[in-house]
Amino acid sequence: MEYQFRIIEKKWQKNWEEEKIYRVENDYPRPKCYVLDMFPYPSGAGLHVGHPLGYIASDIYARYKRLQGYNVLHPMGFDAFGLPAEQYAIETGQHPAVTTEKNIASFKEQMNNIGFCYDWSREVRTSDPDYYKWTQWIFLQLFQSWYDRNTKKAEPVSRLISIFEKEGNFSQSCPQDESVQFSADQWNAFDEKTKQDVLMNYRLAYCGYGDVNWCEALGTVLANDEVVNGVSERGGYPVVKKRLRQWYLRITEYADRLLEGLQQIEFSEAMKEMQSNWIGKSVGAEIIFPLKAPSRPSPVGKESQPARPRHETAQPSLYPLTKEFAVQNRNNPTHEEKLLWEELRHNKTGFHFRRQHIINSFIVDFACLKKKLTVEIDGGYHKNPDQQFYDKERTKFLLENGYKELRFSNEEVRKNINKVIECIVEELHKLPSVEGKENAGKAFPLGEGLDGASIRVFTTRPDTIFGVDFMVLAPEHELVDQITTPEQSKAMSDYIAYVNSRSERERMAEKKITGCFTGAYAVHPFTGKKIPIWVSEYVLAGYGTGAIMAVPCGDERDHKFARHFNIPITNIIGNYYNGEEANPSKEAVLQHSDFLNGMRMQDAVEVVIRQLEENGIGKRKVNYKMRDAAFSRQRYWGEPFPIIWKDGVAVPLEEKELPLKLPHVEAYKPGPEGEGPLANISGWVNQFSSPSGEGRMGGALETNTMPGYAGSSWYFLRYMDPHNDGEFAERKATDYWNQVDVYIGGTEHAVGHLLYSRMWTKALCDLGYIGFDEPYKKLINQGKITGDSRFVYRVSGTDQFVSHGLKDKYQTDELHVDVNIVDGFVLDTEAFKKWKPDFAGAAFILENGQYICGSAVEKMSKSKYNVVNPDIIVDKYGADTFRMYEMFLGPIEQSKPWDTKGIEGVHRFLKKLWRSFFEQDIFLVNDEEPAENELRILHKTIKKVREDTERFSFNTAVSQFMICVNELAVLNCHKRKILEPLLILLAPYAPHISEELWHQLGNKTSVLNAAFPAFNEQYLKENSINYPVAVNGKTRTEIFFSLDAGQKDMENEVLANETVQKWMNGKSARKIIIVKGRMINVVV
RNA sequence: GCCCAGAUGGCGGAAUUGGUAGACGCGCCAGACUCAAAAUCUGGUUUUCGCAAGAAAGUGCAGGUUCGAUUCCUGUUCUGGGCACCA
Repeated sequence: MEYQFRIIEKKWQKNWEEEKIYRVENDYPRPKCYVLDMFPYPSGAGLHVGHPLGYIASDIYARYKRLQGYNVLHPMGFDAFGLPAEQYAIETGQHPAVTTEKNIASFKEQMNNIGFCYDWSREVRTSDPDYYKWTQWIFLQLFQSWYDRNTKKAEPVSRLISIFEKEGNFSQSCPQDESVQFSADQWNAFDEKTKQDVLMNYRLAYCGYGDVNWCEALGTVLANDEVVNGVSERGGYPVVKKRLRQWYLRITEYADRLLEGLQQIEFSEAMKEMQSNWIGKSVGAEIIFPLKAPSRPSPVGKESQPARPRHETAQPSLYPLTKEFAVQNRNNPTHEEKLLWEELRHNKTGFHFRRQHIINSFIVDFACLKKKLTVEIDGGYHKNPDQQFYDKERTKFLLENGYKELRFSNEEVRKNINKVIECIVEELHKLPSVEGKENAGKAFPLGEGLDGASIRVFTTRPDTIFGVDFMVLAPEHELVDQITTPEQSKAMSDYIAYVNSRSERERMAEKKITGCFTGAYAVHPFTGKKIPIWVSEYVLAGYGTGAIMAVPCGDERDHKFARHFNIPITNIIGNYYNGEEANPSKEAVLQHSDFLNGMRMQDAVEVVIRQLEENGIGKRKVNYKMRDAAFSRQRYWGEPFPIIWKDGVAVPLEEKELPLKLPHVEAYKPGPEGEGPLANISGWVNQFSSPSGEGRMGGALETNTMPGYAGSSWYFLRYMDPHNDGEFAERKATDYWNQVDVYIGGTEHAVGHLLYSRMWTKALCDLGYIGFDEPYKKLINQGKITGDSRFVYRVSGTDQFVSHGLKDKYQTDELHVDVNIVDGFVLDTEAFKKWKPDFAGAAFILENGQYICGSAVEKMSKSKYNVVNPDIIVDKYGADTFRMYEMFLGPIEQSKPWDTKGIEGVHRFLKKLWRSFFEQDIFLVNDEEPAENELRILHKTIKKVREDTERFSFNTAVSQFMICVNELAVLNCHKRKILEPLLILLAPYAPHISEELWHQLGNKTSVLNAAFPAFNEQYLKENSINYPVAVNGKTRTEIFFSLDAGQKDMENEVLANETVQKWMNGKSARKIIIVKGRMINVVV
């Protein structure tokens, strides 16, 4: 009987399906094992031979664990939302739902062809409403939660509200902006909108503003992928940054836990390192550099300087929030405030006063801006400790920024208001007026000419503070507009325009030094030195504070910048700086560094931080490179947000209203302001706006959709209980299946999916929905299989193609040719002529009668004509051969090129295995007792295959199978007691042939349910070892020694050996190294 | 630019903890079977020198540590992945 793999494989695939052999039950008493592949995106191109690499590996592992007696969950599903389907829809008009469905069907067919043991009854698709109902539900949990920094976990927002009601936010600093502070009374006085705005700053899923790549010509937002060199990939149209309302996940709150969690999970060191680098925790200091007022006032309202309200003293980012507080305070003055205001208003004192005025993020009771005087009335609630803290912070800020603060008690105001006024007027006369503006009272701290503004920088090297030679702001920094002098404004606007045309990636990768001087200066906080302020693209707005203090002698980029723009460099590290390049050493002893002189840099860090804090000009600070995750896309094909916007407040849908289904659309054009296509479907957007939609009347649905990683962040949980319509997964099921034991996928997900998924798991755990806070216990990274492309060389301007070896004699164009019509390197010239109509008339210049192609290893892709379809391989050699060959190619985590030719070897191995059972039609297997050497071969194989499978070294396991079958063939062994266990070993790798032969042996149950054979050490015992003997490290001979030979005896025998003596060349041995069981080395 | 990984025969790779470099397979060469081919089987195959026995060199490159380095350290080159809207 021949090895008829086609018949065998089809037969068993059908049988397994009918027997539902892959059906997995939530079988609580049995030990479990959860083996998962990273979610595939069902692309239209179908699977190529590179895709199944990881799937085969996980399949083998899952089957292996099953043989070991585990209840193995090994599911598969599809990450079915995504950009490509929508892009395809835009191009062809086919609805993404239709193409996605089609793609999934062909993926599944291809997968089934390879014989994976998926339980398809557990399949999930992110685009299925039954699935995304729970994605939306989890989103709402994140929306309804905040991160308590004290308990270090997510908590429901309802608890936050009760904290605010009792004690304000002093124990729960605002993650969005730490300067936002309010007392319980203030909170309770807020109107609903204000409260919601405040809460938004705490929510784990929140709405903010962010830049997108906006392409006016295409009228759409582009992915980074679609932007090349600042223009759109399609059409080459200009792309600019556009600020849009966006959802975010507050993953930064989890930064520390994401770092700590890395210690408990088995990811490769490289992977952990990538994640911690991405999180980028650094400890240093935040330092305030005050701005120096320019010598001349700048004109107002010039085109280059968008006019800002001149009276603005508030920090703009906080203004909307603080304004609400201020207005409420104004509307509800205390009795004493009222009294005093009557005396101060309408310039009664001769000075202009404002009440409940905002300065930075603080509200003062009364302020005379021209004199920088503020007046506080100490109200009753100021006894509240939180309010006292707020007052203290305010006083500190005002003092640092040149204000004079007067404080009066309520009693003083009530008893003798005239004395209070006298006191104020007296102080006003003493204070200098703020000069320079036509109305100084209206021209205050923001913008040039305005003292009091400052630049905050974060630095990990506060010890280099005296080496600061300039400051650099990110082009997006809010101060850039305001501080740029009129002389520089043209240059600056040109520079900003240039930067706007560039992607963040380009900016980071740029070697060329670019920048623009603002014309403004900062003041060194210790020396008072004037420091020029520059703007450059190498400083990114999102990192730290978007501003840096540049220390050229210690930082290479700063150094290059200083050199390029001829900025004088201060050397604070003596000989450590050679004048040619920066030295980032921490070892140097500081010079020209004031109070740090003579100190080692690493010791100086602490000293500086303490000094900064003492002087109130800086503080110790932990900074993270990681930013909050942008969680919305202006696209159609994704999960809709279960959010209604009503009067600027985000109102969540109720659980019973989920899923909020994606409407059917015919067109995919973006909304008028760049919103997602959903914005155009007013019927959908306003579906909750009907008169019956009480309370939310007039509200409109969010029109963004969720990004690709929404559905993939939690899918591993859904597999545990995929049909549950009452919850995302039953707690009993998630407790049982628990963490994914082995997760297999590519490193390209290192910092995206894997981090988001870890965060979601932590949040769900914090909120009590699941019992573990790391999703993946062990991660295996699979490499890629690259394509091996072939080229032909067309003589330019002709129909002649010249063979690779002769191409240098001609002027040629290199063209990709389909690898399927090339045998090795030899082109099938007839097939080539038929391949494309263009080549029908091709003529060939051959070498040695053949056309030899050129080659290159590149990514496997349709456009390179180097794609090899697994279906063709499976058809030609069978699924078992294909599976084993993919594994045999090399280590799972390495990338390697595909070479179809090599598959013959694996195929021959399976045929050889078959021949151990059959010769022609004769069944050879007998029931003889195996000999010792046969048992040794078997047990060596059991040991090796078990160990290799467990450490995911599948290539060496396949080798061992080959060695085993080769050795058994030499011994002409056809014994059931050897072959039967061997089939069980092989079943995870080549399930079909194993099952067939297993049944040929007379078994009635499936080999998939057999028990993995036990390994018996006894068969491998050796009593002597052939030691390699080296002289001076070079192996010269081999000598047998029994395992229990004594050291002395061995030495004597080695020295007596003829070959050893020859190489010792008459010299005496200085040392004899004997490593038991390994080797012997004689040193002369 | 920054972060991570990799580099071993003609090719894919092995050497699991610092201990005989090249297992296993492809390809190639020779042979057997055959009218022939396919399939199968046997032997050989890192390079250089040598009829051979054997010798020398050799794991991207340059150094270092060690009795001994593919393995550890320093530097360097090239290739691949990631860099926040491809998934």
